[in-house]
Amino acid sequence: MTVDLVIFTVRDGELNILLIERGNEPFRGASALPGGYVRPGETLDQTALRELREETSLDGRELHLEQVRAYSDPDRDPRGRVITVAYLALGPDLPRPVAGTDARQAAWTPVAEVLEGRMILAFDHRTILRDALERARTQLEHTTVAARFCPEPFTVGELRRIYEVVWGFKLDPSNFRRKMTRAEAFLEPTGEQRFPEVGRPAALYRRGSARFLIPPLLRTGASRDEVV
Amino acid sequence: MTVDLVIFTVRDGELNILLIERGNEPFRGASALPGGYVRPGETLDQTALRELREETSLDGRELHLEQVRAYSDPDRDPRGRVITVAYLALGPDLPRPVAGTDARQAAWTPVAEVLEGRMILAFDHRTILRDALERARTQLEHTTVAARFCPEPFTVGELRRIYEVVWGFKLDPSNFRRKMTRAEAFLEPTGEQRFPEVGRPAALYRRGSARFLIPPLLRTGASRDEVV
DNA sequence: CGACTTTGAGTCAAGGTGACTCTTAGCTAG
DNA sequence: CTAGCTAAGAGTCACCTTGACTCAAAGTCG
Repeated sequence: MTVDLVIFTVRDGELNILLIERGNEPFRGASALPGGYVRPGETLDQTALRELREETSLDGRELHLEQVRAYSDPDRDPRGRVITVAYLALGPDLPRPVAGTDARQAAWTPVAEVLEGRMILAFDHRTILRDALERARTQLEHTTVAARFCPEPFTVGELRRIYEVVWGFKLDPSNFRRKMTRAEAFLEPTGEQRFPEVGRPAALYRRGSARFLIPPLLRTGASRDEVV
Repeated sequence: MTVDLVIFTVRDGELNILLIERGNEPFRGASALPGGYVRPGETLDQTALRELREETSLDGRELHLEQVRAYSDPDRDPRGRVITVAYLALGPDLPRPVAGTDARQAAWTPVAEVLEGRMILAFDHRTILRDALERARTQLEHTTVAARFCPEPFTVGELRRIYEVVWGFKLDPSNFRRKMTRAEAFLEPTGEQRFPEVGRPAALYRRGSARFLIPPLLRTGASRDEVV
């Protein structure tokens, strides 16, 4: 029984995932999701938090952690019967990943590189990644987790870029602003401004208390092909 | 490692769940979700299908089966460490449940009775039931699974009653019809009619090919307190 | 100063929704 | 036969959200 982590962050305008290089067989040398065995007396949430801390030196308070689902194909691990529960983690541009204890190299990797097939993942981790990404995209529609990607304080434009990167298509800046600022308790204005290198200064916001985005911001599919 | 099933159906205008009476300690005599251990070489889905067949003599082709999540509190089972994965099953008014092999009595129970506290469930099954119900309610918003509750062919009114019973409040019949009949590939007219004991005859439909309801039918919260 | 970029306000038409009325088509009681 | 009941199903209307769009504001850079 293991827990695998799909840790997303946005770096350089791209969606990135934390992958480790496997030091042992099977799939030695291939990339894989960070994860590990559930210890006796540990809940799965605790396992996920512990693995997260070991891989990124972050405690879970700063980011969103959520169970995705269990994967149980008897042949998914050639060593034997291993059922794994996948967790989705979202966070702001995270500090450099820490090398794991068992000589594993951890690195941020653009999700596009993985899904376009230019990189092979161990086990069924490619399927897990796909499911977790879909979950993240749906979460952005109905909840306020997108703000968990943004280091506080943040601008509406930064928040919009999160949506664009995770969803994979561009959004109208004006309509997005209208939607977000009208949503109850999503954005809490600080009153401050940020002066970027280029463009008009932007108002700064903090995360509000709302956990759900009502009404939701649905991907209509109309502009879904406009890839960023 | 076990799988527990939350099997919902609609009987007599109420949402019902299949519960078994435990024949062994712990919680002997109390009600519990049907479920059982995962066998070697079995996926969780296969375990869920097998348990379903054992409890209801139904194969999974006729109903919707879906993983909810894993429950892993080390103290959730006094006998020791048991992690369980909950599955949600939705189906039309099912045949009488079959008594389990190990002298367990299976019975349909109104969900309201359980959630109002008039009945105690073993282990953390009350929590699992709550989570599964919330999942079912959300599924009704975005997918076409509600039709899985209805024996074919069915009327729009029957489909609406499913929504009302699962959501717990009344819907406007006219608006509901408009919404459902406009949704692409949700309802497939058979051309036939049903002549009820009272009221105007209703057109009959079959389940269409669509799996998602676009746009979704969201619980707005406006009329959410109108309990049926 | 003018070109450029991004923020942020505002406009407008199209479509969806909730509340509502009204007709249709069966039944049953008188 | 008719009045009254129930539920199906069509239609109306006001309101709101949304997508597409224009335009002004406020900074930087050449």
